Amino acid sequence: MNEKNYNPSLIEKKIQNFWRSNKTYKAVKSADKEKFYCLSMFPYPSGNLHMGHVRNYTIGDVISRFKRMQGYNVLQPMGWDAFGLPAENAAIENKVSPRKWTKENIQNMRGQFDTLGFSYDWSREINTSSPNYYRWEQWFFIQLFKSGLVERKESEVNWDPVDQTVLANEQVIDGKGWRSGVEIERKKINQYFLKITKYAQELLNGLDDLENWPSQVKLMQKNWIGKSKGLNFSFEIDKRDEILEVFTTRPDTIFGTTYCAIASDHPLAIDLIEINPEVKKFIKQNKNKNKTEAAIAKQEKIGINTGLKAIHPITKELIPIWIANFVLMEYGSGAVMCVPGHDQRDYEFAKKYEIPILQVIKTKDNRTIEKEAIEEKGILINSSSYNDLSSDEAFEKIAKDLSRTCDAEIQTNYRLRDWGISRQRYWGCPIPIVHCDDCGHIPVNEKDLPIELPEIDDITSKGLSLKGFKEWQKTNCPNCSKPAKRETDTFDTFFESSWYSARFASQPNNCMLDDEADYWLPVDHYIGGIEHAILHLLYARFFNLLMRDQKLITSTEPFKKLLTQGMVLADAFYTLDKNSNPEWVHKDKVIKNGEQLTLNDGSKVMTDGMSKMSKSKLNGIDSKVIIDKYGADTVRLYMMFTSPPEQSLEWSDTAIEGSYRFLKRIWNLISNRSIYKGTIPSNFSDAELALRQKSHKTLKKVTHDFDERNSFNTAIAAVMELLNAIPDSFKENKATDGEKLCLDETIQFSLKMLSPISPHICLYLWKEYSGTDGNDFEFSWPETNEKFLKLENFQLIIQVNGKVRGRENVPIDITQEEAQEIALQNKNVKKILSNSSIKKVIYVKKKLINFVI
RNA sequence: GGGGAUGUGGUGGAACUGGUAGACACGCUAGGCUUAGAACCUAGUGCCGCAAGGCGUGGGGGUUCGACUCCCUCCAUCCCUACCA
Repeated sequence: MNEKNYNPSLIEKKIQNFWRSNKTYKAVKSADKEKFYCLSMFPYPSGNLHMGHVRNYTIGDVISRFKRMQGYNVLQPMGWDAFGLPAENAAIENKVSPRKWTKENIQNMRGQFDTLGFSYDWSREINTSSPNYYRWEQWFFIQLFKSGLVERKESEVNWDPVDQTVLANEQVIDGKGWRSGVEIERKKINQYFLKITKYAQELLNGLDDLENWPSQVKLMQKNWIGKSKGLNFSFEIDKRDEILEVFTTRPDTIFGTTYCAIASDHPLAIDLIEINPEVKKFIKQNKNKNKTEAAIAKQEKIGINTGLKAIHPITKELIPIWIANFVLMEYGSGAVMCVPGHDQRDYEFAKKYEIPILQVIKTKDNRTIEKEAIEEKGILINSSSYNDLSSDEAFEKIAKDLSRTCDAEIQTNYRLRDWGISRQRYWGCPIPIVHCDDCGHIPVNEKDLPIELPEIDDITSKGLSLKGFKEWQKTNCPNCSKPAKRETDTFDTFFESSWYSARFASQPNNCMLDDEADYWLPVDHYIGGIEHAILHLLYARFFNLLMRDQKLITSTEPFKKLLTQGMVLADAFYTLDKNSNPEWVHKDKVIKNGEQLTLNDGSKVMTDGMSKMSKSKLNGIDSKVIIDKYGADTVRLYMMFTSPPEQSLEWSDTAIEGSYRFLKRIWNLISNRSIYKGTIPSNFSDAELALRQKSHKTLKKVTHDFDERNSFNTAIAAVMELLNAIPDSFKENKATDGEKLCLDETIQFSLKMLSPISPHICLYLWKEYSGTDGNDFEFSWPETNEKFLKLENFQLIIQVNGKVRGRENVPIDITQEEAQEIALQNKNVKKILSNSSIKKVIYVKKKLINFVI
């Protein structure tokens, strides 16, 4: 069965069949092995695995395989985040049902997974769009509902008046619907919210225990939760009964308040619509503006003076109340006190509308507020009796004083808002609520679960929603049995991905999770894109706490160790359609005429630059073509070799040949040899010893790189270096026993070390080379022998004023005096030092000596 | 705008704790093999310079005997910004 030339497609198929028939990767609870649960974020089944997927899943597979070799009982499952918007878009474009489209994509992608040789336990496969999965999500929602963790309230959505549908933020381009091209409207509708803010403090505290999470991810989550201490108080309004409630983190600057700003949908603003035509115009103009945080931050800050005056709680001065487009009703109380002297956004607004700017804080460097606001804390000035207090002292004193006069209260605030989980979509998990005229909003009876999605019958060019399924909506109230209507919203798809990691660890028939979950959980190593650093990872952590509090699991955090891989970026191109909306085009359709990019019909193509591979931007590089050409082992090797996992990677396939060449070299070295069965010599020559040292040193480094650093590129480089270091004579037939033994050790180590990365070729060669069935190969890792790691000499670097002027090979245990003597003998060093006196000598053991002159 | 990251030869990257910058590859150049090509093998390859030597890790400044690494500042690129997943 020995093939002469390296033929990846042939050997990969053979090895994959071997795995399949042996059920090598089925995960079973075990008492005598330590468990290791390795999970890569499951994909949205968009149709094809692109190189971003390949990178993500290869990292997870390398870690799984390495841990399995180290003797752990490894669980590595895979599944499909199958609900979501792209299926609906495909449905509208191609008149195909989302279910069918998703199913076909899954089949296609599962095939691609198999070609890549990932060691998944497919018996645990999850498809989130299957009722078997989402019925437990519905069940869990009902438990949360009964625990008071669900709230129903009004909230705004993007409404497309032409397509009569709610649009996602990414479907709104420059304030217009992506298909209709008309201005979208902001519409308030009732939606469900999960009270994640109740867990804000615990989610924040939990970050401290996540030792093996990247610190930047923890920092991002911390900033997102955004705990702050501030003062909540109210302004009285001149000539009106109402009060204006505000929250500020800087009560020390209260004497600098020269205006207040409210949201355009603040009750006070709405009151003025009838009275003040200017206000009415302003509110109307701003009503349908994009309300994403980024859009608000970028738009020009504009406002209008309402004519109303707030009464400053201390000075009793009258200060104007403005309506401003940067204040949102959905955050806090929808009103803020503005201190232009000490807040840059307020400063710019004040300059624009010629509102007075006061300085009430003095800094050490005595800056003025002539050019910009002073945002840091300092000493109070122009603040009557509070002058000369520090910001912190003034905070306490002002809070205390205001608590007597205007209900001020020191408050801890979180930036984190409750999680809106309602989506006005078809392709999602139905929210199990029934609306009854008499009883209100009642959760479905548990025995009636799952509430299945109806089959789609008519696909129109508009958005899809359960609102169209009139028959499906008809039901009876779970409470009073009278005719009632089903909720037509579905869950945010983050709902599904918030608990799939627990479901993988458990395979019950009639409940959400069983005892096996606590055996595998928490996930020991979680791998996924950095783009999920906040939302998905925060929601999953939140869900873990909810499941703990519902006594379904015992752990507090779902993911012990996290690796956030950088994105695989590729050029994205687009043209403009008749509505001047961007329409993405695939790179293969773009023709380059010098600097000009066009399609073959001559229409102009623009570039969006490097951006993450995605279905919507059509810039995903399909993995299939490359696997067909080089085989899975080469593709896996290349993806791991070309850059460290955390870094983003601009796709280019020009260097993949090198990885292919390397595997061919290994093939040529090993495929015509067999394991060394001779005697073990008692002495080794210097060259033999050098190779043994290199082998053991490499093994140590690679083990460390895999285990501690997840630095696969350097591990591969080390193995390449090791193989380059084999003297040619060792490979010849006439080689001595010692040489053959050393070569054998190098080969065995190398196959083991590369096996997690390129598993097919390594296992195949091992079976041939060892003459065994290979069953044990993937379950053991070689050990380093410290004897071969000891060094006898090292290269002493000789510096003069920090510049390298010479090198000498010296014994490892040399003293500083001896080192200095040798260094001073060095010709070049001698020459440089000849006319100067040495002021200082710095000696770093086993490294260098530096003469300062 | 805010939050988070990244920036090193022609290219991907290495340098793990402040101590030899450019490991390992790609590409390129020359040579070998070959009828020719592919594949493969050998040697060279940061920049300037004939050389001695100098310069060099996005730009500018600083700390240090010594800085890719620490500090300040500016620039560029990428991700997230609550309904893409």
